[in-house]
Amino acid sequence: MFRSQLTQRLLDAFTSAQIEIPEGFAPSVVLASDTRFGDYQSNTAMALGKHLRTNPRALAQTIADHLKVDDLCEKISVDGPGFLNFTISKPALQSHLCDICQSDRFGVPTVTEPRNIVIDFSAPNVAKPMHVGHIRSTFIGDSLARVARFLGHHVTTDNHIGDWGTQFGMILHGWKTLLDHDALAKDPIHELVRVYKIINAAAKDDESLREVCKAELVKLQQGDAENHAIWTECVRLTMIQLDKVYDTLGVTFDYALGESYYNDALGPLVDDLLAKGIASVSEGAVVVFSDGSVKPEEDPFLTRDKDEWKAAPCIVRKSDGGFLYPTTDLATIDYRINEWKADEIWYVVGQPQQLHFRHIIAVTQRRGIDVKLVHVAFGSIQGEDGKMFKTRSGETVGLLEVIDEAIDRARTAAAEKDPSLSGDALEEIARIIGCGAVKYAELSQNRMTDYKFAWDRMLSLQGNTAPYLINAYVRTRAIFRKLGEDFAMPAALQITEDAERGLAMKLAQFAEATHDILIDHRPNTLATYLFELADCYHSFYEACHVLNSTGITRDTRLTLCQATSRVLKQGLNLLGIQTTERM
RNA sequence: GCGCCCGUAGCUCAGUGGAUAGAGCAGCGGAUUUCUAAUCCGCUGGUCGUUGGUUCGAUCCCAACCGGGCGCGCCA
Repeated sequence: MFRSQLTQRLLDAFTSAQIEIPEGFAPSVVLASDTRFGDYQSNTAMALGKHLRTNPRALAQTIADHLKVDDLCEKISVDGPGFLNFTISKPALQSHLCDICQSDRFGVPTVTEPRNIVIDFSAPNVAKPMHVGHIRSTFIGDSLARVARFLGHHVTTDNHIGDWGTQFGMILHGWKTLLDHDALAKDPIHELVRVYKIINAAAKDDESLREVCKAELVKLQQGDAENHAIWTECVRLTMIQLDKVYDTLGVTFDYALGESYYNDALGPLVDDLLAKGIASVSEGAVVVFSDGSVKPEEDPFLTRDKDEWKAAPCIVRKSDGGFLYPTTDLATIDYRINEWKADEIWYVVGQPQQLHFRHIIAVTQRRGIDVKLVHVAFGSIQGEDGKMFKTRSGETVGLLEVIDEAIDRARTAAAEKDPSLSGDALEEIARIIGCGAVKYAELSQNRMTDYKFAWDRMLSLQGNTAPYLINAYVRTRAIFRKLGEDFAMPAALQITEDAERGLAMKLAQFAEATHDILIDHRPNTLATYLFELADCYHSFYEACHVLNSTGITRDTRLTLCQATSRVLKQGLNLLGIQTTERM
């Protein structure tokens, strides 16, 4: 990839010019902010000039004099206060274009140090429907897994299902008193949710009902045969429906080890925390307090109240002996390290749980465990009014409803545009475009942005959307259908038109776009790239006729189409979005 | 009260210590006998919440304030 190649040449130039690089200073090359100046630029001279107290412009010139980039650039220049600008040569672009068409890596290098990465995402609850809140975790997690794998990391995906919460007290009681078995057979989750909601609402101001539910929960936890059988059935029924949802979405997991999987590990874990002095007993509960090892304002176990610091402990065992969310998460870390040799664990979980993960990360550190834990947080889902999208009373927008609606709209649109489509072919197109539209609506946003739920925006088939990108792909395929023969890499290429060059340049940046995703765990950077690529392709498509051209021009344009086709398909695939040959 | 996240065009959102802050949608005006019109080109539209500070340079970093969202000992 040009960016890292140029960065390396920059380093070589420093050596050759005998420029001392200060500790912790890394020269960088970035895409040109204004393409009039070139394709890539380096602001290093200005930053370094500050460090070394020298004139940045003169420093830039010195670097430029020592740069050896003839094989990559047709021009380098020093501009303004010390910008170093690079213009990639056409032979270098043409050569990279061949790479994209011929290599199964699309010209994208793998990482130099592959890691064992566990990605924890989606995490729906048993007996509760997946709602829009699960969209981000599921899509972001799936995309990050695809990207990390493509870049050469060893990835294990694990769906940490909520199969052991306190909600089971209510579900068990509801099952025994309110369950409609016919309804359960028809739509299990719907029926389970129905009874859960009724009990939950009733328990709100009914102390004795809460006690009944709690008793059911305790029986379950103590291994009562009847309650355990009901619980097992709830989990089984839920998993069947979840599998259907994931199948439709094209999301897969290597494992789906729910919270219950770690039940036996929780007691010993708490004992260990106590034995090591990390946790202590407080008011009957086992909690982790601050150990004073970091500044109070950075300590997740402290919170300020007026002028004094108050404890914000992490509770790992309740005073009644029950375990909590943090306990399970800690036990899960042990398992992932022991069984999967995890170097890193990424949690794709909403921003509101930030404090929880700060606790988990701090406790893990204090246990002396060497693992990189990353909370890949995302903003909340809000209604059109900007308020939290709550699931309690009123209509919940389920994940399935969103997907079904999207598929319906896509089907209608596709049938209208191409009346010859029907049956399975139409269904397949509708599913790909409908799911793709919903996924892309999520993944094209910065994950930290609070998301305002809006059907129209999500399902719009125009603008910066999956259908637009898929359409660009379809156009590339249409050309090859019309060509009537398989694409064969021509012997020579010659880029001449601006639109050709612009497209080739954008194609070459696929490598950078993919690698950049993992810097901040943000798929939206790839979405932006793909949109720009589709844009370049459409401009090229308008400006440069492919099949009517001849000779080397035609060869070059066909190669551009082939490369675009491959990159769009692969790029969308990394977002979890499929492509279709027609639409 | 304390903490975290956010505040950018009418709406929905990108973006970065650097060169003139960008898209999509909406609005307006053009193109097109198609390699499929889910397309392209152009125009209109901004005090980057406010005020200070650091810097050669701040929308970006720091501080305070305003506004919105979320969280804060036995739910997950």
